[in-house]
This record gives sequence, structure tokens and C-alpha cells, in this order.
Amino acid sequence: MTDRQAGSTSPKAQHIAAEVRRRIVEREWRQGDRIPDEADLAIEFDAARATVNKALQLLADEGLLDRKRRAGTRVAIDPVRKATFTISIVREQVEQAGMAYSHRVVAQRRSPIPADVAARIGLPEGEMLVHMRAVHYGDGRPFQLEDRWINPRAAPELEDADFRQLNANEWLVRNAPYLRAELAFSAENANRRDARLLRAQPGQALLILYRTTWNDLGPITTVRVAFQPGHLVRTENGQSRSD
Amino acid sequence: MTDRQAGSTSPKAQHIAAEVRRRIVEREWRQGDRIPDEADLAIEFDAARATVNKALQLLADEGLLDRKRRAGTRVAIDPVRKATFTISIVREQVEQAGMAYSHRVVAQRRSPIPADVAARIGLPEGEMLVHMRAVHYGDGRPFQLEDRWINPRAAPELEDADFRQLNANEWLVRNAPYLRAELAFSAENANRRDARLLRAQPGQALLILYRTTWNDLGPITTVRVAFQPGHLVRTENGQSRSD
DNA sequence: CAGTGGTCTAGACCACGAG
DNA sequence: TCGTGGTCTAGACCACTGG
Repeated sequence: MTDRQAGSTSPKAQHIAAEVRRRIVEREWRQGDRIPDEADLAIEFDAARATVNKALQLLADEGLLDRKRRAGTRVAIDPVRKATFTISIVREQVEQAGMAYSHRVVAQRRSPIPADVAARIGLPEGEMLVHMRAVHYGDGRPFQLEDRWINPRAAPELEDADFRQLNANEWLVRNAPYLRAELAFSAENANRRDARLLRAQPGQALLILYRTTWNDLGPITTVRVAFQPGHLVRTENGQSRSD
Repeated sequence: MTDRQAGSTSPKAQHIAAEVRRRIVEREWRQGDRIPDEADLAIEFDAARATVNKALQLLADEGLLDRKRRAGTRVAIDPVRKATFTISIVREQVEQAGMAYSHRVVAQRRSPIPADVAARIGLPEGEMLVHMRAVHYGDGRPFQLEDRWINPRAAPELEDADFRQLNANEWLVRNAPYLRAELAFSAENANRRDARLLRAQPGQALLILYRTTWNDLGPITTVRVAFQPGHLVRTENGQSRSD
């Protein structure tokens, strides 16, 4: 008795989530409707309540369900869905596209930060940080341009690193784990320097990514990444992958 | 050692996750290191293994840990972190910015799809879909411009809707839940129409978002959203929990 | 006040894959 | 082969909040 396990690899929670998702998408359960509580669903699916809970939390994280104690679980009125994209290492992006990676450091020196960078990173204007610019290439063609400020106080081992040799992106990822990150996408017309380094035309629209990271010592780094003209940053969501 | 236990409303899994995160960020456990297995951590934190499992899965989802059966759990070598942003309703974005929302439908008609749209949505070129363009305003100033194609076959109740009255964005969100979505960010120089409708200059860099959604009947809608010049799309990730 | 979700536990079996 | 994570279960207590 109680050997439910259908022998096959059946993540029961996934199954329940998929079924609930189906009922929502096929409008069996409509926006705003209250759905059966965990105990009832546990009976229907012959599962423990914890398993049902896991499934429903998954859907709530996706934004499909609204759950409240006492009030029960309802199909979200405005399914505010979340999209995720992964921040990977530039080199990997390039190599995954089947191109040969290379990079070149254009400048590296200590320098006082200007006002706009100060605002982004949350340090006073004029603070001395390490400033560097680098271009990343795929098959010799410019792929992206990074303009980065690094805070040595939050990355103590920084002194040892020579970014003319090493990829700053990679060094930071490997040596300065962060607790919090902020990202923002924008579009800017290429200025003269962008255009020169990316071999683009001044004025061309560039996708810009600003990223700032913090650990418990403060801000680690802030970077403006300019992608080559026409570059797409893709994200995917909907079906959650984890399991 | 085991005097954690606040006795209050302290989600134990969160506490464990935070502590493991701390050890990683402070480089007590370094990239590539194997960390104690779930059973050991359960003892250390005086918790059930399921609770430890939950905490570690959370960190693995964040990209901070790599977990493999038999091989154990290691601190990720390349912490491929994930960033999330929420897809909310335009009206809500505008209103949250403290502006008065309005919108205007510029065009709506059935029309055969051109090649680029066909590619995005995965339907044959020339297929007849509903095409519409609308501008969304905040305090009377253009906020974003949408150019949308809707597939009536995947949104059966579409016939009833008149998007000249109703906000298509909102109608779709409420009436056509999707199973899968694809998003992509790009930058484009404003063309004449973009410029006119957004009251911008031709050639100005615009942040563009392409979004396509599917349900079990096929593609529902694909849209190109052009944001007003200078618009930022922000995302946040990293630590999001308590403290 | 009481129903509902939030969370934890102790135990169990299983699947995967490194050694 | 067998240690490790993946998942489930049955039961329990608690926190929140709607009625």
C-alpha cells in the first residue's frame, strides 16, 4: 500500500502545475475565479498537500495565481508575468554563437568618477575608482564595448589583477560574487567613441545595458555595455524550467 | 552552533540560504568548492533535510550553486545569474509613474502578415491576422508605441472585442493567458512613423521590445513596442529576500 | 473566530552518475 | 557501486486575514 510511485519519473508537482495551468489557459478557471484549496486538490491529485503547495507556489511565482491566507487561491486578474534572462560571461556568449573570442583593453587607470557614474553606483562624485574600457570581439568583429568602473574597496583582491591580460568581466564574476544587482536597458545613439570602437556609424542606435553590483562591502562595479548595432537580447519565460 | 532558532516567524530556509550566500560572498566557500551535503547542513542548522534542500535549490536557481547527484553541491564557477523583470500592463506602468494614462488606436484592420512578422510569430507569410497600432500616453505625452498582430485562431473571443474602445494589451492579458512567451530587446533608429507618433526625431535611438506569446492553439500575438527616447527598462535581481 | 496558505519535520524511496 | 540530491508523504503547528 501507499506505493504510488508510478515507476516512471513523474515529478508529481510538475504534473499538477501543468494541469492547473491548462485549466487556466483553456479558461476552465477564469481570471479572478477562486480555485479549490490545497487540501481538495491534494485529494483530487492523490498527492500530499506539500506537493500541491509546491505546484501552486510555482504558478504564483509565474504570476498566474494570487494566493492569500484565509482568502484562498485565485487566478490572477492581471497575470503579471515575469521574464528572466541570464547574465553570462561575454566570452561564452561569443563562443556559443560559434565565433572566436578575443578582447582588447582600450584604457585602464584610476580616475575620479563623474556625476552620472556617481549616481549609478551610489558613491560621491570625484571618488577614485578604477576605470577601464574594453572591446570584445567575435571573429575579429566588435561584439560589445564595455565602459566599467570598479571599486577596489569592495574587490580587495583587485590589486593583483591586470585587466590588460585578464578579462575584467570574467575576473569579477569569478572573484567578486555579488549580493545584489541592478540592470537597465536603454537605447542610445552611438557617440564618436562608440562608433569608432564598434566600427559603427555615429548616430546609429545601440542597445545599452547598465549593470551595477553590490556586495556587503559596498558597490563592486558599474558598467555600461554597448552592443553592436542590431544586437538582440533575448529572454524566455512561460514554462518554468527548474526542476 | 545550533542556537539559531529565533522561535519567531523566521523562515528557516531563508535563513539557511542567507547564511550560505554569506559564506560564498565572503569567500569562505570559493568558486568551485564543494560544500557540505544536505544531511550535514541539516545537522548544522538543526533543520530537516527538506528545508536545507529548499534553501539550496533557491541558490541553485539563482545560479550561485551547481548541484549534481552523487557529486554533491559546489559553488558555481561562473555564477550565471538570472535577472527578472515583470511584464506589467502599460496602463499600470504609466500610473505607477504618477501620470494620467490614455491611449489612442491609430489603425486596426485585418491584413496579411509580412515576412518579418511571419518569422517572429511562426506562421506562413501572407496569413491574415488582425493588425493594430496604438500609442500609449502619460500625461498626454507619448509613452510607448505598439505595433501588434493578433491571431484570431488562438484568441477565439477576439471577435467581440473592439480595440478602439478597449486597450488591446489589457484585453489580451485578461482574456488570452499564454503558455509561452518570447521577448527580445533591441535598439532601432526611429523611422518616420515612430518619430511622428512618439513625437521624436527620425533617427533617434529607441529601445524596442519584441514580444510573442503562445497558447495551446498556437501563437496569440506578436508585438513590437517602441519606447519613448531615453526610456529605461529596469530589472532587479540578486538578493531579494528578507534583510 | 476559523479557514486557508506557509512552513517545517522525520522518514522514505528513487534516480542519477562519479568513481 | 553507492553517495548524493530529487521528490514525495503524512502529520503538525502557526500566521494571517476575511467574514
